[in-house]
Amino acid sequence: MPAPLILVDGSSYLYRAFHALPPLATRDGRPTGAIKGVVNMLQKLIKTYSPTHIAVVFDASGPTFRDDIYSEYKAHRPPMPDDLRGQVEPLHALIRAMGLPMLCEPGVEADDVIGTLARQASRAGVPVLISTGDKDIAQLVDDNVTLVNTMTDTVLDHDGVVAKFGVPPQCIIDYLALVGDSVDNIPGVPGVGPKTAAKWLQEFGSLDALLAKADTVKGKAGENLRASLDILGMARELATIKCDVSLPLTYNDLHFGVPDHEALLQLTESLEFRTWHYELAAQDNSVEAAAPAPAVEVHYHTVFSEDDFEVLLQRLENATVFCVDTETDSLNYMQARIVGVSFAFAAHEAWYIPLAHDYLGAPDQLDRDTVLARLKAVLENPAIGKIGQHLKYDIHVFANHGIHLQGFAFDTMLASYVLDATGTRHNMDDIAALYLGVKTTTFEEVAGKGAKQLTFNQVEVERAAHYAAEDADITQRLHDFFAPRLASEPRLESIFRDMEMPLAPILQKMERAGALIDCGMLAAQSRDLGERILALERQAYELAGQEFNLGSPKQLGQILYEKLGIPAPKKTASGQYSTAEDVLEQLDHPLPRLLLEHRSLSKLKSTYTDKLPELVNPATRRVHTSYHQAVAATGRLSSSDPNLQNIPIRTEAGRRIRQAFVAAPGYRLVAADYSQIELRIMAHLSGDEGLLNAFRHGEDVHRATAAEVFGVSIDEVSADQRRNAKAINFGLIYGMSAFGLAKQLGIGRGEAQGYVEMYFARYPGVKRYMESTRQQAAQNGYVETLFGRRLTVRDINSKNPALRQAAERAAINAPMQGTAADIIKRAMIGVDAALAGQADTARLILQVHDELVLEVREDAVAAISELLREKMCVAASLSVPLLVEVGVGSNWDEAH
DNA sequence: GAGCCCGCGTAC
DNA sequence: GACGTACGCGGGCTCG
Repeated sequence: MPAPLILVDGSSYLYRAFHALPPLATRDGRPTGAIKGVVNMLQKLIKTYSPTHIAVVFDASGPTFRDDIYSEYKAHRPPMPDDLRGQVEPLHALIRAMGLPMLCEPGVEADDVIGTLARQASRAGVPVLISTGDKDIAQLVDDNVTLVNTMTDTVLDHDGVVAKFGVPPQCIIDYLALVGDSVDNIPGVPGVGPKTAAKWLQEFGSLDALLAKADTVKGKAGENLRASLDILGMARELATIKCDVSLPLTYNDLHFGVPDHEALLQLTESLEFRTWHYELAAQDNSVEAAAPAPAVEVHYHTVFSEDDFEVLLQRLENATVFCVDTETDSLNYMQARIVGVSFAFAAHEAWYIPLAHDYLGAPDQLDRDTVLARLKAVLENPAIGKIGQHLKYDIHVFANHGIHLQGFAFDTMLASYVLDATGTRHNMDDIAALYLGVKTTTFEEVAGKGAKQLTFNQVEVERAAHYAAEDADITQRLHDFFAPRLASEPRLESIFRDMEMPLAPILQKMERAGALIDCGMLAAQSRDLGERILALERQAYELAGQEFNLGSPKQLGQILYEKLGIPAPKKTASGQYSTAEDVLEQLDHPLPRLLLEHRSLSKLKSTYTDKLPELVNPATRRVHTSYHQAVAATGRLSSSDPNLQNIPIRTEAGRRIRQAFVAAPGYRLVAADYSQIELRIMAHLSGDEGLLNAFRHGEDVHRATAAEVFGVSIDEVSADQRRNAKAINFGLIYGMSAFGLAKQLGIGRGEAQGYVEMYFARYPGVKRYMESTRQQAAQNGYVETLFGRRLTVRDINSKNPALRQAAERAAINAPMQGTAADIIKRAMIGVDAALAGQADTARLILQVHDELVLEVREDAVAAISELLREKMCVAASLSVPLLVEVGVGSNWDEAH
């Protein structure tokens, strides 16, 4: 059962707390008792239900639509006491600071807002818990909606309502109309109280049925009923909660937000809620944080002397864990040299050892090699834990100085990513601002930007020291913030501890190993491509009757659709003529053909054959990509500088680029990829029998799908049918619509719709799975991978259909893509462990989402291929086998 | 000239 | 609007 949406009637509790609780005030006499009461109640609710979605609703001041219906509505209610009025604003501020969405809609009452939100959520299948002390709300109770009175700890579901009122929820409006409400000044039928109202409704079923037979009702009560006919309609209208209020927020906006730590500290101090204040202060180990941020006292030390260094070293040696950060002269991890090192042991204190600031007039510093030699033992001691932000980079940097960092304890970047991959970027400045409310000194602020940007060795030691020490300090504080949050989420903790943390040093080794490139081969290809491109340009100018830039979509659009007068099939999102591949393919003219050829060749030349050699490290003759572990929304890795995860493979010209990825002499490349891993995951997650069987029997899954969808036997499936089925299978993984499928296959929308329907009829488990995924995303705001990685899905309940549908597609894709990412990460950890100490025999070189590439000494190829297959196969045990295809070659193309 | 967005295209 | 996740190119615009 998903966590329910919690709707709180703040006004109801505010009044009750005000009247029920002893008055409480600050030393200077501001009353705070009602605030305290409401907040205690909210905290209790949150603790009990751990909601992901919640809203606190208040009555707005001023008249409501009920005053229009009945001028005497609530006429006898006294104005809000001044002692209560003064508590409203601080309470609102506190609720906002707690991260709770709040609503206060003029013209309606809190009940109406609650009713509207409850119906919205209930319709979406989300359970709703309404926390109120107001009995009128009982009319909203249904299978999905329950009431709770948090003050008295009583829960009212359907049966509870019957037990309490003697009538079911759907009769509550009639019940209220009959009984009336003296507080709201609603009349009701004189002499009719709860007992009579319930008895009548039990007997007749509804107020309408009762009135139809009003004549038969005996006694004084019957007389009064007949005399009240005219007011009953109005009373019923007044008692009816309006469930279609137009609201600025919908269910999707009601995420339990991130508390504003600073604001909470300030408010709790001002309201003199001492216990809570100290708890907050202790949470980030910073009682001082209660003061405005700049006043936080920090102690940053710069280490210039041997003596100071010895003291620090001693402390490092005696520590079980510490924070470390390096400052360097380059972002290129293969070239970066250390400029200084910083350390921290606890929040708010840190040390910086400047080692290589070399601008004119720089102060004397300790000798870099001497200091690093003294630090080597402690840095390489696996028993002493290292905390860092993006430690993979620091591992590289230390490696450049012959130090092999060990004791990889906690990477704050990875913690941030695992806890919420998409809520923020995971660089230190951003996560410190978001989670600590701390504005850090940026690199730009100390080094400048643009052409004038200094490298860190040119930055004045004093500025550098503060910046660098702060990095270690903030990393420490981020650790203190993230560690307990991970500890309270065991599945996320496991993703962090058992998957992301162990993977980082493996990626570091892969990056450092690099991929050997045959630059001569690429240069020859560049020349060849250049000639072909030039020839195509000449032909294009001839056809167009003028010279123009073939690479400019803008100029291209003008030539095609204006000068040549070809009718434009469509425009892009920004109103330009589209010259995208699928558009050009439709055009009936010789020029577009040339353009497509030109584009494909230019792409290869500019992105690959020209660029790859520029990124080859001359010392190693290899490209050393960067794998990014905290970027993709689904848990995949990404790669840049160069991106080695989109090297061409489909076309012949593209494959030639892969031929330039070669093995060292005496070595071979071994490439192993998972066959159909995402479809297998879909089979596993959906439990669809048809799909499971296709994989269990080792069938060609696209062929099997074609047989089902087109109603032929496996042997009769034509090439075309298989191609279509393949498009359907891939489309499903991406949450594709019939429209998209039609476009992909170049068929009519109706025909595509037919395929989709037939698919779902044949594979009903898949359909169920997709629906339940969509629903899960809508309810929780996230979906999960098989291993418990949490993938948040934004906009899933957006009112904007385009946004919402895009979010639904992402939600459907995420568990499959994410589970595949988890599986290959587990495989990499298994492979790495199996290859421990054999770096000269075999090393991981590349990961391309479902493929691992290793460079393997020739004599070990057979053994390593088997080891690789085995480790990849056992990385997950699904209800279908994982199939791994292994290839060997002297280059990457051959290894496929 | 730097920085950014757009359109497009490559991979899985 | 219509197929998910990435990175990166060249063109072309804005800004200083």
